[in-house]
Amino acid sequence: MNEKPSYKDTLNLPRTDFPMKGNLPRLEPELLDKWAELKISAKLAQPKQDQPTFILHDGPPYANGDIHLGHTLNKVLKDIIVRSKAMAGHYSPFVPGWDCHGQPIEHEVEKRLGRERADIGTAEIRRLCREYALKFVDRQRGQFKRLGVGGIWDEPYLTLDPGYEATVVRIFNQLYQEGLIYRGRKPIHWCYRCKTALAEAEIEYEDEPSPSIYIKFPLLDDFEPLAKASGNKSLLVWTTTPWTLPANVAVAVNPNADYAAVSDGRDIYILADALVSAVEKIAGRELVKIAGFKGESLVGLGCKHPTKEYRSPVVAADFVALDQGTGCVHIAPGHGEEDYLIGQKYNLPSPMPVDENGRFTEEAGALAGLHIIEANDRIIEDLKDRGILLMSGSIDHSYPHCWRCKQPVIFRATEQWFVSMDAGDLRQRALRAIQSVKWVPDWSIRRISGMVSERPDWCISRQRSWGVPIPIIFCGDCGQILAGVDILKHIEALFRAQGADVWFAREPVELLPPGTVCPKCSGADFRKENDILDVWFESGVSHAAVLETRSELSWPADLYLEGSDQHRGWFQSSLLTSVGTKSTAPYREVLTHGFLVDGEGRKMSKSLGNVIDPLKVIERSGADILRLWVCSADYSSDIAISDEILDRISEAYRRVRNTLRFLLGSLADFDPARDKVDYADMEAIDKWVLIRMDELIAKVLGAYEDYRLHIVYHSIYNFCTVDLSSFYLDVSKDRLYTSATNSKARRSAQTAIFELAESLIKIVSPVLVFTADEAWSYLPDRPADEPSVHLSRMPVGNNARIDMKLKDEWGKLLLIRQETSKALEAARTARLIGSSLEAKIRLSAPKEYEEVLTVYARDLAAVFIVSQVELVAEGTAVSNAFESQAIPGVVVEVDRAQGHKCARCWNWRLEVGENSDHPELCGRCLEAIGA
RNA sequence: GGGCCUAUAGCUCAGUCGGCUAGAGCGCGCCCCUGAUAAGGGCGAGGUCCGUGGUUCGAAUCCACGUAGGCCCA
Repeated sequence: MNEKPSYKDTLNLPRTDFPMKGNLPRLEPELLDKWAELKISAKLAQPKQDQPTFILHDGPPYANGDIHLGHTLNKVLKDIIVRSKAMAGHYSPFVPGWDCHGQPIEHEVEKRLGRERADIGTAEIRRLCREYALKFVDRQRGQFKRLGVGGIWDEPYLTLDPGYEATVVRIFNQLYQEGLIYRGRKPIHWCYRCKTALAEAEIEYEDEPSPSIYIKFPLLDDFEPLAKASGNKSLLVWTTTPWTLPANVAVAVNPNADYAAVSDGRDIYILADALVSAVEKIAGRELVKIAGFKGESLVGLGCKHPTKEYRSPVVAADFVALDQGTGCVHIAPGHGEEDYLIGQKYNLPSPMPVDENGRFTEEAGALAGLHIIEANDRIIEDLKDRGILLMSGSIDHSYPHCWRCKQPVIFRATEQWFVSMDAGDLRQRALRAIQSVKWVPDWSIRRISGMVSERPDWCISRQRSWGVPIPIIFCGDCGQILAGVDILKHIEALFRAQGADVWFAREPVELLPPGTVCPKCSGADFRKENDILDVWFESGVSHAAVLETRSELSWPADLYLEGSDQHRGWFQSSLLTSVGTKSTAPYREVLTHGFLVDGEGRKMSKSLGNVIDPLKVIERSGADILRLWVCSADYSSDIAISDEILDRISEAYRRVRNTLRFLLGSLADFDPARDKVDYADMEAIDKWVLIRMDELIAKVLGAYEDYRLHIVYHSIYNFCTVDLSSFYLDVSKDRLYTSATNSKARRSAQTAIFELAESLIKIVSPVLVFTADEAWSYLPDRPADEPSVHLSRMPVGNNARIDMKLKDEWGKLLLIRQETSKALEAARTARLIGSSLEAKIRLSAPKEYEEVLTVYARDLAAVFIVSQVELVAEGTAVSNAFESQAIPGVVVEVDRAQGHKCARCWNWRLEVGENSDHPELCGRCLEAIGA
């Protein structure tokens, strides 16, 4: 047994109840309860006088499923920014929202109903959809709150709220009166069995045999490269849907591809050069190339329609592929998405000779009444008879099928509603509005501008039930549209009072102001539009439905913040509805973040099996770990996450936590009111660390301001590791532990540490919301009005104390310290010393360093954490010394320290042994224990 | 196939106007300490700056073409 008297009890070792291990999964829910009790969100939602506002308008996630990492990334970024603004003095209320309508929910509800669907009316379907949406709103709300995201969660905005639905009608009305909304035709997926339109998600792709036919489209014009050639000249067109030929209006070629004219000895065919040999094989005859040219040169020529007296022009289309077929594509704008776009571009007619049952109409002439699938053979026979069929066969390819009846679906143009991009000059106005917005990162403006300048008219109608109806009433007699200002205002008021359900519950006449008659034919028999609005239209009016109506908020928003996919989605739909009604953008600034990828840079998908579930991470490690991860990455491009990355983040978290723990532990007996030392009286190294802290504060606050959050992370983390843990705190331990409790030297260190702790906790609190507030509660001397760090303000850097001379001196001391560390390490390897306190250093340095070393001669041993330092003149011969590579002229000789080890402070001192009562103590320790 | 974007150490990031031997922290290896202890400290090894070509006295940086990956569209 060791009976030696212990001096350990006379030391001031760190003491704190702030645990080393976070145990976040248990702690975080407790803090959430505490915040609820303190009503933190309510307090933050209470504006103070003259506070500048900062409105980050939340893009509504879809109310379906549990939150995933994408939600986590987005909402945590928003939360960090909102919190940093609040702590910088802004009034920054955050009103979260949800997108509640739409096909995915309706589809899900219908799937669950199965066969019962047919027996249930629209009202009931809508009731079930609402129930479903609200359930997931609630679920996701709980998950977002668990992530530590602050906001007015008790009163979120929902696109299914009557007030919101009324605003949708209001904006529709405004756009309608401006002449921006029109009715037109557009092909959509259509199931002729179920007689219904289908959304992309309702389509299943399966292999299906189709005819594969090659048809001659005879040239009607002279074509210069073939001027001398004799024989019938045609474009060779390939198609797998003969039944669409009656609707043909053009032939498309790829303008950039090479085309060839080939002869089979009698006729001349024009097709893509790259496909000649493939066609040769299929046709089983030799094709001799007689001319070559770019696809571009064909554009503008006319071809004869296969069956009608119609001149089908050759048009250019980049989408024409050269991997199969002929490179000449027959265009029927009523039967294909791409065909439709080409039709728009070239202003082509759009015949639609197929009815909702999949049968040809009178428009198809002799084919009228025939089903399109049955008609295929007839058409092929007819082409053969006309001598324009080169060959026909069959091909298996992936073809869309209806999810409900499993039968093939077709593209069929139907009446739809559109927002015109050009009628009211909307496109140009939007492009101008884009210019006045700040887009972050800067390439974002190129993306949105490119998309707005290229996009087709916005199709805003959907053939569904779960959404806001298109508020249009038709005259049942003459078909006149009744959409006057008063009528739409009346409908808006009805929606505001009763919700959009009223549309489905009432007869058309009951939706109109009393006494309304058709302005054209005075009829009083009405019919209502069955379509609903695109959900993008709904969420796109949130600036009007939320920013303009909520008392906490204001229009326009200071910031929209979403993933880069929203350049096509919400950024754009919001812009168009805002510019259409107000001629300006609904946001001052738009920030986009990248998408999640795994450690290899691949997207997260169930099939790749690389999906990480944020809820599991929270359960295992805590929300603060996820939040730190969000903060650590540069979100302007894709953001990687993997187990390794999360491990690194957890380690970084532990480092920050432990640094805070040491700071708090060092303040166990510190009462700032009583013990604080004036800055002017502080030890030089304490002044220095506060200067570093001021610099860190400036850097971090600037990074928050510029939304450069990864800079926040790296700066704070490096400060904890480099400045504090490995240097300042390591050096300060001696003073904190061994100096007399109330000595100036010790109180000086504590004064610095108190400020370090307070500032660090504050600047990290927008990120580590839980950990920071936990640490906050351990700080001594908290003012009563700041029971939570989240109600406090950011620290202000003190420029007055930035002393360049002191900074420069300590910069030099640190450089020298690196060299003494190397020398000590060499001595350690040579088994001369173990702990650095066992060493004495003899040091020489060039003039520019020697001056500083002389000024701080008294502090050098502490700074280098050795027992003795002797400065010697440069050039003094020392034996067996370390010569610095980094700073030529710096020479360090390491020896065993002189004297004996003090049992209390562990420094080696000559005087140890001189005091008979305490033969194991040094002079400083004798004084410290009052002996 | 088109538009926009990304690529620097095993990981996360710096790298200004083109200019020293491309940096930091983590991780890794070795060592020390045992008074921050499921902690703390030191030293060290890690780079085809995605590739190829070009401009230039000089390129991680500028240009072109590729490759890989991401978002959106087709």
